[in-house]
Amino acid sequence: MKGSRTRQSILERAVDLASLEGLEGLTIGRLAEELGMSKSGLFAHFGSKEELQLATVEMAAERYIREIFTPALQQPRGFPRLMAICESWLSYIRRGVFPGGCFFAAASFEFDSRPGPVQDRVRRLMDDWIGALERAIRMAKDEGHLRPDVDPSQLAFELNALFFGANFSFYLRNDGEAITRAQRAVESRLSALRVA
Amino acid sequence: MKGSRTRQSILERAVDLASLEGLEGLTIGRLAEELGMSKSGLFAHFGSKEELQLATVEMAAERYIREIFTPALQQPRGFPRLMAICESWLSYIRRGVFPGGCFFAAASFEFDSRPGPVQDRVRRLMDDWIGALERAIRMAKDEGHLRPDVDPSQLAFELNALFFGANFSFYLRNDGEAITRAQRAVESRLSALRVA
DNA sequence: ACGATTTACGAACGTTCGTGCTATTTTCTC
DNA sequence: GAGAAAATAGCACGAACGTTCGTAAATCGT
Repeated sequence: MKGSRTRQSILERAVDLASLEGLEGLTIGRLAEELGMSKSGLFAHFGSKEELQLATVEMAAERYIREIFTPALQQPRGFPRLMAICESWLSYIRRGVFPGGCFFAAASFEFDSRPGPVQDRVRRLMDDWIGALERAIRMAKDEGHLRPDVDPSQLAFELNALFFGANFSFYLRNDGEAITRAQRAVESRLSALRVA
Repeated sequence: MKGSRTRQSILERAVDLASLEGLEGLTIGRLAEELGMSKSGLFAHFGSKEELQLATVEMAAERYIREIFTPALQQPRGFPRLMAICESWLSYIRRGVFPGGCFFAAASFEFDSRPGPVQDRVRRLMDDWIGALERAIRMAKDEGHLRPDVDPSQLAFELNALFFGANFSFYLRNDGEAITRAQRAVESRLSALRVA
């Protein structure tokens, strides 16, 4: 089917546009224009703006996983994999995987007070992400790489906060050192909890 | 003048609305309706939507300073004041000073890819905020409360990241423990750098 | 209390939004 | 290559957007 190919390329562009303008600022007319197709032709692929937003979130999640998790899973479980996730995350910001900064950081703040299916989906994905981070931490504990008194939820919270903080300083404040700073913080935090 | 009183109450409401819907989602018609006044009457106070946004940001900054800095300045400079700022920040989230979560966290992520006067103003205010945090840290160093090898920019980055992380977990993920977690992280980080 | 000035309103503008329809073109199937 | 099915375009809609303008009403200084 050609339709699904078109759909893919629409969503590819939609993800980039939404990372710049927000999921609510993502507009069907603007998107159609950028792709050189008609509003109604594009619209027919989704049936509603909300469906377009949901599909865009899904596509962004794929990219997120591909860029951050897939490479990190090459590393052996435990400390190396946990560290690889952190490095993937920061390099994902540095590389500008989404042109407007982390799609999910932006979506989280945009939709934290907008109940509905999109919020539900974003929340669910963020829960999954934090959950994955916790799991990686727990594995590192199980392997004996991290001290047994490490609280996975607590550490996952702190690491995620550093990532979002790096995104903020890098994109809004144009602070080129932000990523270095985050890296330093992650390393010192993790090495303090590490078992020699 | 009555106009300035009206203007104030418009902006008071605008801040709340913008914290829920975003500065771009803040709409003149909606705002006018909520205040029981006409679109054109409201519009006349600002002359353009951008001016309304800028005035809203200014009003939010006043509230931010009033809720976070003013109380903390009661504390003696050094470690106590630094700690008070951190506690103010977290209580400011818990108390729901802005109904949709921290206005500036939201505005930062919304405008990090939207060049223009609003972005400039938000960036400037965030620079001021981080700067004030750095200054409080530097004071604590000068007072001999923090170890002399503490890097103020680095620590300010980390503290701010924890605040934003708390906002994220609290508002999007409905994680009631988020603030406790952030508090724990702040305390353990600061006490590690403290001079006994 | 009156005249000057500020403040607010109502109606309308041109655009853009999301969303339906109906055709027409393109693609797939046999 | 003909016929079925899918994909796209064209057009129109009602609503909401930011903005303008002329006018009425409220408020002000004296």
